Amino acid sequence: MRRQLKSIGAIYDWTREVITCLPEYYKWTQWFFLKLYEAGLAYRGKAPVNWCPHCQTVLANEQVVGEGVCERCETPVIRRDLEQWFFGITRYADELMQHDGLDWPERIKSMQRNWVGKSVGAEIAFALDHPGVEEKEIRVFTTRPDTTFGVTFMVLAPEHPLVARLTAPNRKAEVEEYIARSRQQTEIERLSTEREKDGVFIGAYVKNHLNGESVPIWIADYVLLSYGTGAVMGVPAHDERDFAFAQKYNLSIRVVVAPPGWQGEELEQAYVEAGTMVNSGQFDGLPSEQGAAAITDFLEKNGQGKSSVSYKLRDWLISRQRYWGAPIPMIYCLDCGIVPVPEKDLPVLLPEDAEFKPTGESPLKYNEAFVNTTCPRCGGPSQRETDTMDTFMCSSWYFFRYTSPHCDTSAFDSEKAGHWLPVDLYTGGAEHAVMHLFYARFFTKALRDMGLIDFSEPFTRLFNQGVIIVERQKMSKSKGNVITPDEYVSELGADAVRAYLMFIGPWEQGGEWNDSGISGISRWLTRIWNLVTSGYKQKTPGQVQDIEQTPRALSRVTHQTIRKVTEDLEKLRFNTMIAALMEFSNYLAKVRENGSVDDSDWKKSIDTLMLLLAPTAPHLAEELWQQTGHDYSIHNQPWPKWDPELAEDEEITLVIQVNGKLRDRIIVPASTTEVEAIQIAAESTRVKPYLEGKEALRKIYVPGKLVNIVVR
RNA sequence: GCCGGGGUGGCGGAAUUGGCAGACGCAGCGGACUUAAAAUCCGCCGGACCUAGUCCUUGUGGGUUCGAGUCCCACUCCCGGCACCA
Repeated sequence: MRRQLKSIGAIYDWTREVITCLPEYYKWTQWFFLKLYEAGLAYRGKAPVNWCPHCQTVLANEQVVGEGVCERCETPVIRRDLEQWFFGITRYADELMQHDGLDWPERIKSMQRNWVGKSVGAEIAFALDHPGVEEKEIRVFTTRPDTTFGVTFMVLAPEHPLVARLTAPNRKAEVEEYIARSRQQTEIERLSTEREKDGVFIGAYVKNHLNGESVPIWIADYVLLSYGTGAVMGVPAHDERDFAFAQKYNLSIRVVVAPPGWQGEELEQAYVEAGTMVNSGQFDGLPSEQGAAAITDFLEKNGQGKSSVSYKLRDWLISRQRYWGAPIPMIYCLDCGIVPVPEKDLPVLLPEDAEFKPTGESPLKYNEAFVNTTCPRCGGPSQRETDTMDTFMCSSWYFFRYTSPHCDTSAFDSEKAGHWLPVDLYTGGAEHAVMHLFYARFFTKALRDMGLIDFSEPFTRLFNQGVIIVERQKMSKSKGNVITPDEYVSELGADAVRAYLMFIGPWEQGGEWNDSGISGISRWLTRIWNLVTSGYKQKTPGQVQDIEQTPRALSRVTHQTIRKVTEDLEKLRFNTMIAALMEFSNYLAKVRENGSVDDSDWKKSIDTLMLLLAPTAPHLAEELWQQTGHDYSIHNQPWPKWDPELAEDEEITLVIQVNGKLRDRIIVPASTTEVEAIQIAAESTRVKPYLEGKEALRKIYVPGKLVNIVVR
């Protein structure tokens, strides 16, 4: 990896390299864990978690991709109830949806907003009166409180804690069987929208406060315990899932929001749009948007509900049953409970003699020297946490470490971090949208709230580079490169490879690797070599053929090229930047053939060409720089500046249209006025035939561009 | 289904605010050099026709405008993400 980066001429400050798996780095990763713990942002909790049977470890939600498979090995994940360490990323849900002041691609912002998944609605209580059950209500979350009069059933998640206690004796067998069945299913099966919704009536009821109706309670696995309250109100008339469920089990479907023109007929499908409220008591006649607020207010006054917000985002599960990753610096003491490792005892080192067994538990668990320790609080015998941290934890703060990579008294030097950060321009793949990029934002906000930094966002500008496709496979670090740049570097040189990758298409789009494409770039670099090294000879004025190559024209083209290349470079539009350099070198070749300028003008333009070429073809540019008698190094020279006056066109091509159709092009001085331009247009021999016998209604003039004569 | 991004020659792709569609390169064709080939250099290169020119052409259909690849409406196809989130 390092060798490849160097071979292609990438410039990094290797003195700042950090290696996240070394103790000098992960000591501070562990330190951050302790800080997050102190701040109440790291906690241990039991939850249904994602388990990868192949990697034998738990995964964060963000690391379950596609159809519910492991991000690393693509094995379908299953659910397990385990006690694990979590970070309270949900506390920053609202802030993570905001990207104010960030220059980020729309699609990444949208993926992050989507991942947070904010829904505004209400929590509504349904009265519960069940012998032997303490709870007097079940709360549901809904985005449509306006449809509360349309509730004809309630559905609990199968794992809902009340299910066992509420189930009627005669329903027990069926309910238990259903729960067992849904537990066995993989995430894919359970989440498939294709699947028919099924469920079981548990033989208990709640009461709808609004209309006093008794509502049967069902369980169904399309209701998720982890979202909202784990219970939903069934409104079949106005929700597609509830509609399907009601049809299957013959539950009644009551319209409470009338579609336009509704005459009381039965619905063929759920009506999910807004409408006028009906069958809703005192709320009848209200538009449903207003009805939602009115019902929420009404319930709130009676203590039977409140407005509420739900998120799809879950807390970040960071425990891993893996050897790699920093050990979680926590100790379990029989007397004191969970005790953090004191800062002075960091790092908690990974043992070097761990054994790897496919047990589904951390390899550290079987390493007695690691596990057994003494409690920092009471000194009694105790055991270490044996899980390690998600490696995304290491990458969530490495850019802070870059600002002071060898600091051994703190994770980073706050003053230096304040000076260098936030990162001006961050490039990376879009696949990090809801993983690394998301976690790094969370981490930055948490550090801010701890008072360690005074900014909120790690990366001001984000740019996603595209993927290079070779023989229908992507070139990628984690997937194993199908072809490596190495062979091309040794055959055609690093500069040709770099320039080709830039030229292949827009940087964010990637592109398909094509061998004849790179040979074209290689030919161009050869032409540049010849152009610069093969000398220049001015011809006597009489021999000069072409007026396009005057000294004035040369300086204009040179300065226009500086402008174009500089602007494209800032916008990371390398493909058009190289096109501009090609046009420039093509033009210089013509000047050279004509010999129409003097040596010093020629030399100035050639110097500019080399300087503009330096970021693209650093090796070639350096060599040519030396060959033309300059001092080492071209890469330490100031970037050329363009002079707006010299870049100014003296002549423009005036486009002449009649009724919007192109009829002529005339080269005129840039100083041509509107009156002159219109006159020139009208007198053009190509234009005249189109004006004859016609009445000119309008004459449109666009300065420096065109004249359009509208005739009838 | 929802969100985001796209559809331009044989191919990759250019085209500030609405103002010359196809920059630049690849492939192809013709020519020069050569005994020949490679390399290099020069020219042509969206389509049609009655080829000095005219007409058509930016996924499809409509609209706005003097003028639309660009703006608006509807549709369609492709890519990426999310997806029983109540």
